[in-house]
Amino acid sequence: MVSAPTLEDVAKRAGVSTATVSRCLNSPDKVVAKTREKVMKTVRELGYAPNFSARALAARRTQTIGAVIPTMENAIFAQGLQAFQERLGEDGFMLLVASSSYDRDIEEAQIRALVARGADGILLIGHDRDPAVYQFLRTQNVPVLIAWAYSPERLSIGFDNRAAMEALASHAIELGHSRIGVITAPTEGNDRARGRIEGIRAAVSAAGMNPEDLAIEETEYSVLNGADAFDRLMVVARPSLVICGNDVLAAGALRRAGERGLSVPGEVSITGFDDIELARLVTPKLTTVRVPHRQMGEAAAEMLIGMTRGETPQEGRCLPTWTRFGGTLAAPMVPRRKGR
Amino acid sequence: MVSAPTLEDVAKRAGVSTATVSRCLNSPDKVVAKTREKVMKTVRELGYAPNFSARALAARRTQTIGAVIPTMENAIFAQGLQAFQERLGEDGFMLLVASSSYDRDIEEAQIRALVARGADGILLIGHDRDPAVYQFLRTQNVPVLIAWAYSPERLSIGFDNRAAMEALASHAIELGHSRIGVITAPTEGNDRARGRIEGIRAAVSAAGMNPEDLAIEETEYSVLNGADAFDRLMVVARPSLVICGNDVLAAGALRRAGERGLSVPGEVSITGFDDIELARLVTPKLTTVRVPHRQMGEAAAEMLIGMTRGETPQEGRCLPTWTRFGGTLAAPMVPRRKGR
DNA sequence: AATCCAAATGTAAGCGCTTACACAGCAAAG
DNA sequence: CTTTGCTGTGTAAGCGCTTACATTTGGATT
Repeated sequence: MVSAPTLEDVAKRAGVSTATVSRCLNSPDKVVAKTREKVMKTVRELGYAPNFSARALAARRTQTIGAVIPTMENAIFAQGLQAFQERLGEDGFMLLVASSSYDRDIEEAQIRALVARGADGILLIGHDRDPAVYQFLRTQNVPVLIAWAYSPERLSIGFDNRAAMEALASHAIELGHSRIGVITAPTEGNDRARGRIEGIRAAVSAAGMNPEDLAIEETEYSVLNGADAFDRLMVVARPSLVICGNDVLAAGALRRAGERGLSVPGEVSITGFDDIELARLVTPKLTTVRVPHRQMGEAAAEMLIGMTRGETPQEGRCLPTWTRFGGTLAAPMVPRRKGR
Repeated sequence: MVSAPTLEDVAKRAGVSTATVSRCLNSPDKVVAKTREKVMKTVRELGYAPNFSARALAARRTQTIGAVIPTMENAIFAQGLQAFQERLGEDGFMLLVASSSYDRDIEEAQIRALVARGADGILLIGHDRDPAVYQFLRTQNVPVLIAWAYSPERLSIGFDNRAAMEALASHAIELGHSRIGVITAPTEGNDRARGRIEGIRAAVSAAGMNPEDLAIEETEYSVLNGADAFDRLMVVARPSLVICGNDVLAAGALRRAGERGLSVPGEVSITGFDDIELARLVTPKLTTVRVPHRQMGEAAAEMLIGMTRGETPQEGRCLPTWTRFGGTLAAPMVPRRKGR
């Protein structure tokens, strides 16, 4: 195999210096049109493609953005990440993905690996992590953007989990629910999950009820876990409304309710969060919170690209969310009457 | 910001040459224990982390594997890709992901981009693509592995889409179905989708029926498209069985059947393929084909890692699949007096 | 025509690492 | 006490590119 042509090969053949060829490729406006055309022609003839490792070493830029997400298997991340990646591609960046499996130590290791590889920027999910990690990132001087959760305290793009959930919960309470159960993803190290619970608490308090009366079940992300948590909730609290921290847990709860012969929303209302495709496929459709994942992914890519160019870290962005009404939420049955 | 320590810094501080430090890091057995310990201690003290770009340039190895998948949004790829990535990480490789949106030209561009970046190996989905691409990859001498579809003709790991679908279809035919409709993903450039259809045809022929009688609707991957295709199918063919090329299309068909007041599996049976989480969440659960995604992802990673080490491209692997019975498939109703 | 000054191009010094090759040190063999 | 043959280390030449700085070029100005 003949090894790939190098910059020098192009330079020799075109009768210019390597610097000129490099300039043609990187800042064409610094080269006069005639020369540029001659060079580009040679580039084409030779089928020259720059060696990114060499370019990265010399320019101290890898044209690579890293992202550490909990897992690609979670549909919540897939859509946003896809949009993120597409947008990066438009500007010639590639995406290096790593996953943490929701484990802080693994996440930290992955972040370090990404930095070692010279990622020009890093996308992280949520704010909750060891301050030392932020410190490390700062001393390494690598741009970081937090996504999937907005917070005014740190450059981030996402939505207000707390407010979104509060809106949903308030609405449900107005319908008359007072015995409320909650199924949430593990809250430790997950500010998004915590924010959602805070939103519920706020809504409950605002309605003059006691947040301490909420029955809360914490369990890991999976349909089966959602179903089992639903069972436990029905035993300990018999809520008329089960608010779930995400659609997958809600789908599990909904399924288990059906298996137990409980009509939804007749005997028990169930709500989700995220509005993934699944939400519209279960019967009845889930009442959930719609989140602009694609928009977030794209905006995140744009911000990060800007940051790699040294643009001043602009303000973060808090994207709007909406409650999306399916058929799993209704007013609670009135005990003595034949509610409908 | 103090710039990161280099190999030379470590060498000076430890009183050895850069070559020795490099050897400590890359092939510790070539360095005597005493020296090695001294060096590693210094590495720790300085918090030294190698610069991957420089390493890649000098060693002509990036420790990076690239993958081009149609889209991360499709749950079918998410799980396998996650497993792939995890396994790569165990061996110090990172994953560069690109997506093609099911477009051949985009895919080709992404493959070239991955090669330009010096990916040590590349994972591709399915076999269907311009021979020139394979030619290019061969001349570039970069290891390639095809996944999600096994074929004896090219190094690949996956399953036998044709056989799996044939098994499912045969079973359905044995139940008594003879008016069969098919909803498939676009077959052009997608050997997996074509293989599945071939499987159905084979089963139909084997039962003494005419494959030409199959009503086939081709549509892009989405719930809504599945639903609409279902409508068209019911108008043109009124099948008693609708075989769908994947679970998402099946979920759409199932939902539309419900909306049209058609009982499943009473009036019409529906089957899927892939057995994604969704399959167990719709009501009734989907009868579908179970595929070992995680296992495939892991095995793919192992094969590719071996190939980057120059190991001879072993044989590919065809993983087993199983039909998974849900409640959407049953014997057809015995025709009543009147239809409509 | 002589002078000046941008703009265009060339020169060459790295970027941080790997690795072929040279060399030193030392035990066993002669 | 040499020689031989290892093994462990050091030397230094790249890997292919970018870019600061030097040099040339060619108009515009005088």
